Amino acid sequence: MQVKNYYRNLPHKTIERLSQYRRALFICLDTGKTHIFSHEIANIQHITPVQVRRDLMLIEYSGTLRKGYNIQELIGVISEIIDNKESVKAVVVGMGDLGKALIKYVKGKRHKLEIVAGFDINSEKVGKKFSGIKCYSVDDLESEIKKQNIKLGILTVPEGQAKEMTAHLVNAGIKGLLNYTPMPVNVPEGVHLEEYDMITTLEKVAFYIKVNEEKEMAKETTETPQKQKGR
Amino acid sequence: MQVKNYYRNLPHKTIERLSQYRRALFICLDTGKTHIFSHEIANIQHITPVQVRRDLMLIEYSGTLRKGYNIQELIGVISEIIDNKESVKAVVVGMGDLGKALIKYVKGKRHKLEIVAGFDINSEKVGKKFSGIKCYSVDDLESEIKKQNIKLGILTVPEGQAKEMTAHLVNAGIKGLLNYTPMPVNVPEGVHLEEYDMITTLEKVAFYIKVNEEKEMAKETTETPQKQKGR
DNA sequence: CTGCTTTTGTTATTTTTATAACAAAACTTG
DNA sequence: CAAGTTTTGTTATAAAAATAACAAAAGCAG
Repeated sequence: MQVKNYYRNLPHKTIERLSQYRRALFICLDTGKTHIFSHEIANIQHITPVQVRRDLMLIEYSGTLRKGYNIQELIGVISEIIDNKESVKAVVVGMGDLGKALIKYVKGKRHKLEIVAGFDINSEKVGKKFSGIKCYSVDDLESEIKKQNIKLGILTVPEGQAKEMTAHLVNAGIKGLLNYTPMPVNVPEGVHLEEYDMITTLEKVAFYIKVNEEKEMAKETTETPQKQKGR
Repeated sequence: MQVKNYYRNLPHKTIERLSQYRRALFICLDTGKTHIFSHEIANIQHITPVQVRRDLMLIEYSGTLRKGYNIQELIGVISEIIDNKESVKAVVVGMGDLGKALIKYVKGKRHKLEIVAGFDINSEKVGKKFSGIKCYSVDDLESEIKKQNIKLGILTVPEGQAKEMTAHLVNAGIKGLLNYTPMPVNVPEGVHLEEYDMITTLEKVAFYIKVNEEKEMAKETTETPQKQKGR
């Protein structure tokens, strides 16, 4: 047993949480802590301690009974699992506000993941650098990706251009695509696609605001039961 | 039975998909279509037709057997469920690239959700307008939120300021918070929090690029079995 | 050193989510 | 008008994910 690459079968949700745990651990490390308990990680991430322990069980990392988990060690174990061996090169397609924001976000963070180029259709942006990342013309998209062996594309163009740019990225042999536009796109098998539309999350928050308010109102009605409830 | 606000009990995932369906429907409507089949919606969203029909069953919307679903009607039904009665007012805290990107995203989209103000610590930004949205000083955060009855906060500040700004938003009585910073924050009960860290998604894509590549390599090894495999 | 507390690691159970299966309706084709 | 096709709506089943339950270890209090 104990296959070398067992992590392939980790639950998708666990993969997401491992990334989040790692970031929480980096934050704790900066405060000078060396060890951390499952309930501390859980509190940071708004989940239960059991969830944390279960995830760590899955990646076969053990803490000590009285001190908890060694932060530095755990960061190492998580990194071993979720990071790529060779740093993955990524490009941002669409150097608008969102593209620029993402470049700043990723820059200087400690993962095996680097944004190596940006692309834009606007000739005023082409040739300029944004946070140290050079912006190319979208005409050079396919050639640059092939030349630099870029694996990951981040799509931050206006939604009208999403499908066309996706086609270029796929043609160039991209292996993963992160779509931030509100336009769903299609990729062939073998390319990992994550759609992340900001509007959905925003609408979700608005929905639960509504639900919470209604529940609150219902509770007040129950506390002062003047009228018969329909049940 | 048939409680008026049955939608409170819809699965969380269904809520997310309804928002996505609606956006897909708007896109189709623009192309002049009037009706749509479950498998068409499914293809756009990369899910199964059954999933779509099940969601629509839950919201008790029926299509016709030969024409599918009436797009305009379905948009109406979904909107009735996920939209708030009165338009929800939102603010963006942190007018950096991400904050500006979000304002542009939301602007002009047809939901009952409007960004009414931005806030920043930088005095050069204060007083200016971004995509028509005025930027205030963070000193006025609490007073403006109370004055305008703002329910939703969008956090796009640098991570170092995330906790402090969250405290201000909560103090001011915000009901929902969307956190785009990489720093997890805490809110009291009754406030709906969505953490959305872009780095997690990015790392997830990178992880599955790795996994896919390894699977691809394993497949090739199997197809040309020159060496004995362990197991 | 005995009992109490805390925390881990793991198995068992429940809940949530997705998929499969299929009857019924409504149209098409021959 | 009978047989075949397509698509919906719904129930049944399976898969994934989260939670609960609890033994064991390791320290602490007396």
